[in-house]
Amino acid sequence: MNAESQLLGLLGGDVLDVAPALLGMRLRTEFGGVITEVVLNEVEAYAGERDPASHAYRGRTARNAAMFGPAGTLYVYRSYGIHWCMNVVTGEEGVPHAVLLRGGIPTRGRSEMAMRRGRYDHLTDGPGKLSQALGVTGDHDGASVLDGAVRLLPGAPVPSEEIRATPRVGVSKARERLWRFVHMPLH
DNA sequence: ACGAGGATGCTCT
DNA sequence: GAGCATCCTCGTC
Repeated sequence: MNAESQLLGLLGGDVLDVAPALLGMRLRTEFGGVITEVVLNEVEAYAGERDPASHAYRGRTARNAAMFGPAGTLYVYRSYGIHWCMNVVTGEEGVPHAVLLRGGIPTRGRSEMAMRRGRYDHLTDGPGKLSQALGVTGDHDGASVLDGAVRLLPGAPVPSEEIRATPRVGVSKARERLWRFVHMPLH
C-alpha cells in the first residue's frame, strides 16, 4: 500500500480519530516552484449535522458545499470577512465532517511565509495566519490534499500523552466538547 | 504573558 | 440585521 492510499484510509475514518492523528503531519504548498511547509500542531474537529458549531449543522449551503465531498477535500472559508481558514474533509462522501487546521510549526519556506504575512513572527499560530502563510485561499476550496498544490504528507507520529484536548476556540456552542487538539511537546 | 477593543465583510435568517 | 471556526494593536502586569 502506498503512502497516498494509506493517507486516504486515515482521512476516511471518524473525524474525532482523524483530528488528533493529523498532529505531526506535514502540510505543504507549492505555487510556481515556491514551497512552504509546516508540521501541524493544532487542529479542531467539526462533526456536521450532529455538531451545532459546524458550518454544516443546518445542511448544505453554497459556502459549505466542499464539506460534502470525499475525504481529503479542502474546505476553505472566509472568516470575519477578512481571513481564509482551511479544513480537511474526513469520513464518507456526503457526510460533512471536517478538521479545521489551526496551527503549525514552519519547517520550509519561512522567508516566503514572512513575506506573505508581512511580518517575521506569529507566522502560522492561528487558522487565518496558517492559511495566509501557506498561500491558501478560496481558490483552493474543493481541491484535494492528496495531490495538487496543497498537500498533506506523513510526518512523525505524536504520542498521545503529548496531545491536549480543549474546547474549540471562538466557539460559543457545544463548549463541553473537547474537540480542539494541540500538540504539547514534553520539555 | 495576557486581555480588551476595534476592524472588517460575508453568510444566513 | 445578527453573528461570527479571527487578527492586530495597545494597554497592563
